[in-house]
Amino acid sequence: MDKYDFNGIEKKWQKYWEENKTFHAEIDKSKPKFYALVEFPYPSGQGLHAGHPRPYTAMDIIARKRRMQGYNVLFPMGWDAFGLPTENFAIKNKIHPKKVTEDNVRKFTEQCKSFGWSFDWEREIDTTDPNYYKWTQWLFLQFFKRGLAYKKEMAVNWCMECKVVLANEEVVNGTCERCNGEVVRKVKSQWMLKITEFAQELIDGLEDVDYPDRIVYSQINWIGKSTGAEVDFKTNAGETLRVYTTRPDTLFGSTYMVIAPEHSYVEKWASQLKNIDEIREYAAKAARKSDFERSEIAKEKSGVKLDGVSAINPTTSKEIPIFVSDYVLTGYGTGAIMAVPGHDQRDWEFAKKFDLPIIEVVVGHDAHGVPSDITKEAFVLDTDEGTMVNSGFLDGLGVPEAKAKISQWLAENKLGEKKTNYKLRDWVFSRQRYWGEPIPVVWCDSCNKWVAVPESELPLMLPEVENYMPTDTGESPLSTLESFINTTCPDCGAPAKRETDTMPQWAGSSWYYLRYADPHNDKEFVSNEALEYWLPVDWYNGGMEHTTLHLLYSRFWHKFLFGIDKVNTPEPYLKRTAHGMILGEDGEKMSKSRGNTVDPNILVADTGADSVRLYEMFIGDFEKTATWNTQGIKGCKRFLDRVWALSEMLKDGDEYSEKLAGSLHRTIKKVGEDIEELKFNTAIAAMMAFVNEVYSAGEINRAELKTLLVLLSPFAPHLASEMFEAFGFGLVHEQEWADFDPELCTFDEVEIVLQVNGKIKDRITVESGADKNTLLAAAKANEAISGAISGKEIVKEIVVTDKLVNIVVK
RNA sequence: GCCGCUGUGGUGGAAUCGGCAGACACAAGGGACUUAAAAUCCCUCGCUGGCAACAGCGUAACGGUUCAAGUCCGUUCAGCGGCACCA
Repeated sequence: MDKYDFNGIEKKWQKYWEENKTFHAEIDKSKPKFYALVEFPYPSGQGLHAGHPRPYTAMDIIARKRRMQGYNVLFPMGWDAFGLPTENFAIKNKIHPKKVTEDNVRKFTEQCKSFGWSFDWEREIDTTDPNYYKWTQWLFLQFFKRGLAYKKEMAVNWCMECKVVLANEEVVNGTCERCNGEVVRKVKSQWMLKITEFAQELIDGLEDVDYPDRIVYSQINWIGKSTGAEVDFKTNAGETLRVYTTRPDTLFGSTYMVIAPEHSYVEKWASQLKNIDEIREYAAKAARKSDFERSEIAKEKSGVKLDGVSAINPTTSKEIPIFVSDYVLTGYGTGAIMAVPGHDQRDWEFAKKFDLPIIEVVVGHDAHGVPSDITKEAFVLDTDEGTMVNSGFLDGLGVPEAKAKISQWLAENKLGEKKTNYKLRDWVFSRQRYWGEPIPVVWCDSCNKWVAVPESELPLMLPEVENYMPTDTGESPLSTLESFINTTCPDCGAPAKRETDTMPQWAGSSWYYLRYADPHNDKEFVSNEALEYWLPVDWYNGGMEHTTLHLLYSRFWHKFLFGIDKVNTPEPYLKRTAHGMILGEDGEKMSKSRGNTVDPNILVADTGADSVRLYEMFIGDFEKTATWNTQGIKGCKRFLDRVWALSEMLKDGDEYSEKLAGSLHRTIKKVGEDIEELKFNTAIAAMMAFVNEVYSAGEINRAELKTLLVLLSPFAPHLASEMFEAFGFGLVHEQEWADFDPELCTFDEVEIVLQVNGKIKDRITVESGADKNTLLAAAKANEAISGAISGKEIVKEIVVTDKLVNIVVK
């Protein structure tokens, strides 16, 4: 059999597409638009790895199909090029990060083009390009001007290895997400973005978009909304101590209180505390620990009782002790809790250890019907079913009623109020590194405040420096560059100093989908016209690892921009899907150190881009993790060779032949539907099955081949384009997507399973759509059936049209 | 610990609403072609027994619902991902 010259064909068509700008999109109001987006890559020195082609090919298939369905498709690509690896590589090899980025981008571009993805290269963007980061800076200033970017002294996560501040989201098990280096706590002044202001909107918006449940859950969990109340407890030190609780109904059961070791009252009360030294020592110990260590040793509760200050439970008027303990966090709620050991497992453990009273105030049973027993463990409600006891005026009420009544009582007595809390923290937005967008603000001593760099002076260029090594003091490399730092105040003209921190890598990727709509605009970050036509993104596919952070951050920016009328939709992405990771052949995550990485470009050189594209889609369920197997590509290559060789059995014909029409219509239906559901693997299987059928038939006509090539073209565009042209059908990307007739998808004859008592006895072939009586009669006429039921009593007869007959006998 | 997901041949994986388990591939075995090999084409391919027709078993384990369960329900086990003292 003739094999096709994939090398020549692929180069030919890539050149054609590039020269003709085939996939370049312009606003065209006569056509419906479709904006397909993939996560733009970080151009690392290693080039593309086996994981990249999976999502890109998937969206390419969808984009190509949409074009054939008459949509004006925007399918852009760019580079998320700021970031630590480039900077570290630059330091190690003494090459400027700009040069490193340029080299890497060149390599990535070339590799992307060799896969034949139908990106609009006219819209390529690069987050490190001043023409791009000008607008990232401009966007930061919009936050700043509205008080949503602010500077704050805070304990931050400091990576000892990278010498950089990390967002909470970037700390994994107490180590740096990127380098696995140790992370410690350090107090620094940091730029923050007020994402918390949008917490509720970020939850509500999820109802208007089409995201898979697992992504919705992860967003909601990350935001972590809870409702409850804040309650004031009087203390004998004078101050009232305010706590946050989700269970105000259990107030009668609160037998002690706990404040975080960092709580400001510790020092406020210092003179009244007889054991202040012991408390300070405990607090110092807690502060030294990273969050990770703190939770590591937290299996055993620890704490110190305040000797000299106590509180009064407002419901029982009983005096209760106050403790410091690191199981109470300073950053959540008020940094103080009322402990209800009967109904909170952490409080219960603490009470056991310090021998504190445990009072039962709710009785009920758990989801399995086991009655509550607070001598064994705290009774925490997993349903709303519980009855109040030992709770004065709440006795006998159900929990929801008790919550309402106590809230009212607290309000009437001015002891507290309802309160909603979120786990979400504001976003730490500064990094003490070189390779990022400079934050465009200056500190003016005479104004005594941070002043925005005027928008007319943007971009604030990242200066060329000799040495971009991070400093051990935790200051940015820019901090040593006098010519950069020293400036004048835009407000008053007095000498002022520039901010030397840069933005995190998330900044550029938080709005890139907007820039793609209008990438060369030097007046605005995006024009209204482009926004109105292209936005929102219709379908955004990316990795599961970006479904909390990147997705949340970019939704936050978008909601902010919507609020100030800079974008026209409340959500940026209508539909989001996530692909599974590709593991190495050993079933482990691909990594250089394991030596199990796969270079897709070598495979492209060996078997052609179309084969690799096909294999990446055939490997398994797109949304699940898949294990790489280089052997598997062979099957896909073989299939394409078989398609190529169909020319040897080609016959004339303008209409589908009787022999193949049915299965071709079914294949059209299956491939079309499967693409929409991301079931690329079964779509390919369907095309393989059709080709196998053609081989059995020994012939295919021109009309049939043409349709097959249309179906195959999004998957293997080079081969399909070449054959399409060779047989005089024209340009496949200008073809309309194939239609099917639902009536022709059905079979004339179907095989019916004959069962007795659910056991298969025989199979018969009957006309499709035969009615139940006919089927039953045919079944009873069957020898195997009549033999099995003779002399027995028929209890039940089940007939499923086109499927089976089951006769139940006794 | 909590939340989410997954468990099917030697392997990757298929299987709308519960209705023939194993589509489509890889690997393996056999045959044709060839001086030979590769490639290609054709056949076999869940397990057990049988020359065979065929019979029995089989979707992590156990139990349940049903005429019928990979699919629904319960319990358990294993693996993966996320969160992890959030009051």
